[in-house]
Amino acid sequence: MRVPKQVVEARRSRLAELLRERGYLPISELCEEIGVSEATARRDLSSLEEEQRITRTYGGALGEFNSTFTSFRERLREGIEAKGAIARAAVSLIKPGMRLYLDAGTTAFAIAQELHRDLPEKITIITNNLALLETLGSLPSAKTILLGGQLLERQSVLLGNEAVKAAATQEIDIAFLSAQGMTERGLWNSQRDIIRLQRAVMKRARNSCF
Amino acid sequence: MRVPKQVVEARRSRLAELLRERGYLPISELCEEIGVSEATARRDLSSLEEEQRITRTYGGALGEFNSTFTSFRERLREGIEAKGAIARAAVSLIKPGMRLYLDAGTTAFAIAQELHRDLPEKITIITNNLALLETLGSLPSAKTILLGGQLLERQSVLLGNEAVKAAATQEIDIAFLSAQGMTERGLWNSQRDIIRLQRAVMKRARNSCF
DNA sequence: GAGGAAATGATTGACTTCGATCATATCCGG
DNA sequence: CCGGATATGATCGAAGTCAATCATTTCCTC
Repeated sequence: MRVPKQVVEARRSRLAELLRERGYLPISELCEEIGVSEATARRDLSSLEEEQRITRTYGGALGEFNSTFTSFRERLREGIEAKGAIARAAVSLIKPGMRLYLDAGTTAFAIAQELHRDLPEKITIITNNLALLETLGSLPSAKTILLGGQLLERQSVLLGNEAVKAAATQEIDIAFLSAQGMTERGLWNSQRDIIRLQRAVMKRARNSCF
Repeated sequence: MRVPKQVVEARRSRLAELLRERGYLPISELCEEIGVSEATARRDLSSLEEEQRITRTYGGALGEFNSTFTSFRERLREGIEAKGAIARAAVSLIKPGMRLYLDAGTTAFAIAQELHRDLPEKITIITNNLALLETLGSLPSAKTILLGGQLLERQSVLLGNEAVKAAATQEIDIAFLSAQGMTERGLWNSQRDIIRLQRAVMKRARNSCF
């Protein structure tokens, strides 16, 4: 019952897509969906996991829908304590009605989480960081504005001319920027774009914190 | 060893937050993380699931990080066939190097998926639809630009003045707009914003399709 | 077209998860 | 402060998952 290579690849792609769409699926549903035995479904999942296209769990698998954010999350978990302290200090500066800017560093993420914990009071948050949306989107008393821009592959960050232009039209009370964010692997040209955006933000901000 | 009600609630909230942060966790890690027996962890998960704050899986649980998109995904799955046909027709109009705009409807999602399947050739995609990013972000030969704007609560769509302004500066070869998108529950004011944005997009687009 | 390589499904046994039940300890309302 | 309510952990059997192995069928390369 061997089957052409092309068929195998097609089936695995379909599997990956199914998982991207539905987030999570148990193995029983997977093999029913693609019409193979459990053994083959398992083999497909192993293969896809090796290619980093999905994440396996006990009893099923997760689509790569969060893998865009996963590396970010993993970096985030390092040094939570220090970041948490900074975040608490930052949040204490915020007064009701303020408009604040958060950039793409992990510290910004910590601030967002701190906001989520503390009672947020009618504030407006401006950011170019897609990873923050999950957290900020569930804040009822906050208005979230996203800058436009080009999506950086595998980074969930927006940059480029559009971002700079969008920043130039915003009123910002206080901006939280990270001094060395994203340098570990960031290409040089994207690095330059970060600096351009930060300059634009600072021009519009009454206060800037690093 | 009964424990105060407040402690139980705090523990469960912490659990939910852990899951939001990490996406997925197996039960063994969960009960280690919060320091309870497996039985209690299970009970907590059941409770949280009943309150719709998490999703259970065999062997663990998923945070609600994807629930923002879930309702969208579920709507999407209805009528896939019709949408798929439209999407295929739309994709056939696309030529290499084109700049196209996708708006916030489910049809746009179908087009994005079709693009993901077909070989996409050096195109630029402009959108205000966050739900598309998961799909488009993994396209290697496409450049994705996101309009800025205010995040609509629980909609993963960007609207408002910023979006209109950002649209006005874009070059667009072909725009795919949905005629009646988001009317089922959409508030009237947000509806007006959609029309404003669509007008701005059409002004910049050489061709528009509904 | 022939032979090796590869994919599939079935089976096996070890391991894990799950829900139910039970005894116990602790809380909370009266 | 007392008694019922409730949260907890332990245990147990049923069910599910998993990796490994094996025979079989089909592909694909030479």
